[in-house]
Amino acid sequence: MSTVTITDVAKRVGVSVATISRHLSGFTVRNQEQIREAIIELNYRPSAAARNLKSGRTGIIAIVVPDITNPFFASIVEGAESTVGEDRMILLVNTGDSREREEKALSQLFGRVDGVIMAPLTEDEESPSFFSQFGLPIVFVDRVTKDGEKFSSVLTDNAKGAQIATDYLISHGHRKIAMIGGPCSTTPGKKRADGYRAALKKGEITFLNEYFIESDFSEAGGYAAMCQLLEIDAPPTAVFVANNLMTMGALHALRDRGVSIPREISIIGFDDLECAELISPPLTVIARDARLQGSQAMDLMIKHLNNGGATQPEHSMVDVQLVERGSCALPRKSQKIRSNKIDH
Amino acid sequence: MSTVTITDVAKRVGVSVATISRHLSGFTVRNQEQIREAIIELNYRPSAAARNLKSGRTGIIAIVVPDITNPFFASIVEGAESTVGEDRMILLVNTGDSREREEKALSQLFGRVDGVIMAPLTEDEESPSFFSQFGLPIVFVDRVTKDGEKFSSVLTDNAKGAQIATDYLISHGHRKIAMIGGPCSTTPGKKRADGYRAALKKGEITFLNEYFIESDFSEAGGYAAMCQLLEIDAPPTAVFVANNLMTMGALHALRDRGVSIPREISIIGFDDLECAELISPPLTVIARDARLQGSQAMDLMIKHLNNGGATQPEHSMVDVQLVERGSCALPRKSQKIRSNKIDH
DNA sequence: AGGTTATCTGCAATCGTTCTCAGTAACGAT
DNA sequence: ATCGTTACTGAGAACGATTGCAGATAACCT
Repeated sequence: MSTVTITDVAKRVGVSVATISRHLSGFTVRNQEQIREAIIELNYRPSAAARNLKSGRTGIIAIVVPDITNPFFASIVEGAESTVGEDRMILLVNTGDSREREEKALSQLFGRVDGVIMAPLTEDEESPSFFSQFGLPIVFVDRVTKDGEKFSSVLTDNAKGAQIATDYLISHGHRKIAMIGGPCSTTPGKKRADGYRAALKKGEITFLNEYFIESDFSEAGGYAAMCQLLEIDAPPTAVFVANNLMTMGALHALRDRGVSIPREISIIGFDDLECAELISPPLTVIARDARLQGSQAMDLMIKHLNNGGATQPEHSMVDVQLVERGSCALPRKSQKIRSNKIDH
Repeated sequence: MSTVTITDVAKRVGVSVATISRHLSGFTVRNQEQIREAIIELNYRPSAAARNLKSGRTGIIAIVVPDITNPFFASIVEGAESTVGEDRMILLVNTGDSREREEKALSQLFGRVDGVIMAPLTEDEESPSFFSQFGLPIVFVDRVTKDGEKFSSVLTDNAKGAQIATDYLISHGHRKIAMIGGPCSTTPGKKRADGYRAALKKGEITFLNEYFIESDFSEAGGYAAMCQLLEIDAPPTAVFVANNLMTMGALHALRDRGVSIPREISIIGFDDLECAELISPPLTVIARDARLQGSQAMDLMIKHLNNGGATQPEHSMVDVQLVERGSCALPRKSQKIRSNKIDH
């Protein structure tokens, strides 16, 4: 309860509050030493609230993510945290994949934070009006909203990643290549589907509706999608799964059904997993540096903030990379084709 | 820049600011409808800073964890997030296993948050003085400091979990049971070591120094520890690894050395892994509900806050559970013993 | 010595709320 | 008609810091 204010310190030293304030902001004042001592003795801490009110700045940057238990977003947060610096802190909002929560949280953010780093749930809608309306700085990370180009962003080259993944399967001789995708209302969902389609086209493989399942980036969704693919009459020989959680789900499904990887089906995932090397077979994936994305987003935000918000939107793109392990092989069917060159 | 204040609203409607303020806090006032309209038209949002200054409350609860990329802590955060309610938010601090960062962050927290939920880095020291000094409410989760009983806490029955794990190995016939532990300066590190020792004693197995490695809860640490164990003249036939990250490291080490699980060595981990079922063999672990721990911690905090801080410290204990999968088997040596009953 | 800087000082206004206090109007009871 | 009660009102003082302003002091130059 001992709420020591700047006035108490001033009284103790015998100077005005202004002097204490100036000392605190780095000016040289007369009784430096005594002030320092008094602050320590009284255990004085400046009131953040009062400072905020006066300065209009809070020293807090919000990070809004759909799901903090997703290692990818956890790494983004960690990267941002590592770059935030000493005089600012991070406010975390976990929207739990709920538009409603996202909206509500966002509206609470105004006045509490200096800026928002955000992976929006959907790009279908315009950016929440308060961003433009109140001039609350925002940096999009991993995903953007429809009018996203108006704000800074740090994205992955999703289309390229998906294309590399699909090309990789094609180069192994696969023709029946399915994709378990994310919601096409999100940036990564859409772009990865685009990349998959582009690769198919380049490989002169026709896109089949039943080989493309739009799921929801969740483990349960990946499980269900894989089950669905296995029930098709002519099941795919290879599957590109568009994120880590769905990949886990798909692997669980295959395991439960006793389908052998990569003998019966090849799998390539998007986003590396901590345990990708440990599972059997080790999982081949498209990887990218999530930590870097978070860090870059924070850099952009800080730059913007330190510039007094006068900067132009900047768009940064993080590269993707194929990590070959053991979950892709030649298709079973095409092996058959080689052994008896009769059937189609 | 349109910084609309309560005064603007008051002017617009033609009443005093007090009336607007009262309307905002739920009282019935005269021109309800006009006020509502004015607020929407002007797009007025109350200034959080001013409210904080006046009320002394911020509506923000801090969560301080060592490493957000550790799925266990991510789940704790998620659990807390899910319970925080609509009128409060979470401020995340990731200390990155650095005492210095922890200390610095903590000192910045005062005045910015109403309370702190925290997994401290070490229990060697007293709780940071400002907790008691300023009366900033705190709830410890997973770990406590030396004087932790003075504050509410949500812990796991670490000793019991470790004992179950070790018992389990003993019941499989293992006698050469090693442990890769966490820092004994932390609650979980110490308690799990205690449980291991207790189980050994009960099984009448003498504790060997070379079978107990005090590591650091990191993947790299687990890797190194496992390597060290493998180089012992009489290497253990089973290892209890005291957390998820170290387990990953240990598994990587075994994989790199080509040691087969569970044929050559049995492994049991503490804390479940999302991919525990997918790795080969599926990993047997001691599991607990991290989300629940976070949720309970938040409950305790909110209860405390809503009570005006008048509550007694409460201590809650979350149960552990053995999840049998496939990483433990009979020891190799003892199989040999059975086949030729000669040696030792 | 007198004038000019340079440096530091305290006063007081300010940020946007909340909250106490005194006051007013309406209404029913006496 | 007076009183008490209820239900609301506005003025103005906080909350704890920052900052423009004018004044004070010391240092320096001619």
